[in-house]
Amino acid sequence: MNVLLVEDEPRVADFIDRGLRAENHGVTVASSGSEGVDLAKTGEFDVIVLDLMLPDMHGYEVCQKLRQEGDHTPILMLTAMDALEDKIKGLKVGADDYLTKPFDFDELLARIEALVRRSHHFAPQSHVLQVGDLVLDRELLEVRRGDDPIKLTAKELAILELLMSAPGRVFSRTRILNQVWGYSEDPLTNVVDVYIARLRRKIDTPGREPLLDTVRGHGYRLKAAG
Amino acid sequence: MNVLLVEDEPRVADFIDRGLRAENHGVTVASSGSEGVDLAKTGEFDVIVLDLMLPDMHGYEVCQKLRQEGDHTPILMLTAMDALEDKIKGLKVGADDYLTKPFDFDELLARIEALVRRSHHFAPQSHVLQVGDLVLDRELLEVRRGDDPIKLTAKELAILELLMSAPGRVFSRTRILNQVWGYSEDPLTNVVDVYIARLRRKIDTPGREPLLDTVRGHGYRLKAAG
DNA sequence: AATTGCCTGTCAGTTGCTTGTCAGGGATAA
DNA sequence: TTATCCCTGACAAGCAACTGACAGGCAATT
Repeated sequence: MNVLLVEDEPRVADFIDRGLRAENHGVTVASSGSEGVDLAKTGEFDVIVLDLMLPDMHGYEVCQKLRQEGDHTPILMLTAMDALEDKIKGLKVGADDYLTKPFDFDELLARIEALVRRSHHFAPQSHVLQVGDLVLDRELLEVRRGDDPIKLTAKELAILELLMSAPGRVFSRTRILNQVWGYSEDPLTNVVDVYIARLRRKIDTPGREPLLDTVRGHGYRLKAAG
Repeated sequence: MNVLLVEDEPRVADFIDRGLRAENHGVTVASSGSEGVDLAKTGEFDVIVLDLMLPDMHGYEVCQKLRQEGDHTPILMLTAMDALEDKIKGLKVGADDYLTKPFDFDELLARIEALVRRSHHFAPQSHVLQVGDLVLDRELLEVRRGDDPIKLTAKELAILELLMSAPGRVFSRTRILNQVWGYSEDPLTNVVDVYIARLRRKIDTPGREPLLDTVRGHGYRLKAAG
């Protein structure tokens, strides 16, 4: 995931930057409002984390400007104050969520991911996912590779659904544990590895082109088309 | 079932989203009225859950717009106030039901399902259902597999009718209890299992291709054609 | 009233699958 | 080489589903 962080305080920026990178997210930092607006225009971000107190302009303005220009990238506001009016005003000018400093990094992460997940829902979501000749029908709870039906257990299906939701993207073990098992911290287990192996045995049967890819040191992904 | 959720408050949206997905419903979220109208036009939703307080326009307008355009998808309104006038006005502009915040998720689910069930009754419905060589005549209350007539009890028939109403779709025990027994919550019984077994004994007699399928962890379904 | 037959729902024993842990061996990067 | 990181076969515990047996209830019949 690609995050634009608009924050002028180096300490805070650095803290968030590191944390997000550790989760395999791409981060770009802008240290002023105008820089933030310019970068946002490139349209390559999945989410914008926006501090309200900026040197050149107020966060509200950044927010407003982007929305006026038709940019619907989800925005998470960071406010140092916890005055209700700020939050309300922020939401009015087009922010999607807010977080009050000081905040817990895990909460920031959770909100960011929730925002992105939600924004992806905007695209009316087909109940059929497809990667190469691998097809997952969420409604019928059915998986096929080419014409061959594949029987998966509940956990296997959940993992595959997660991977297929963003083909080509790398999912860390932590992330998978998070989404499929609901664990918020790493319980020092290798279940994910085990389940990936089981999925491989069912999906990447010998003779087929392997789809389930290991990215050493980072996690797993499904090969994107091509 | 496919639900369009028009709700701008992220927390509420997320709450409902998760809950419905847990019930295997497809959910698409719109966070503004205009977005909701656009998505509704795709016509792929069974029901619309509509918050009244939206950033760009009032829920009434959304409702009115859709009805004027001839869209009859059932609409469930969510209102933060419990003023009677709001409800009345909502129903006047074409909503089918309302629910006052804060609400119980189970109640929301029940209403949604009730709405959909009702709207499906309007769709002209054949009195003969067929899956493979299995035929159910609702008028004559007769069931045949190929040329062999099958005698079913009332409950067996009700379950079979439910399953045949959407071949290939998975019905959870809870859903079956709901539709056939009218239970609104799980009374910790295994009647459904028992009746499925009885149905199997009558329908999937040895030598025939089994039609009644168990999806472990989810429920039961009739094999779709093919 | 009593009898009979069927429908219905509960229960408990069994079976088979799913799940998560672990340890040993392979693969890969430095 | 060495240190990680990853893969995978084996296994035990726990569950979910299946099914035969049974008891109560209802309705038709005697």
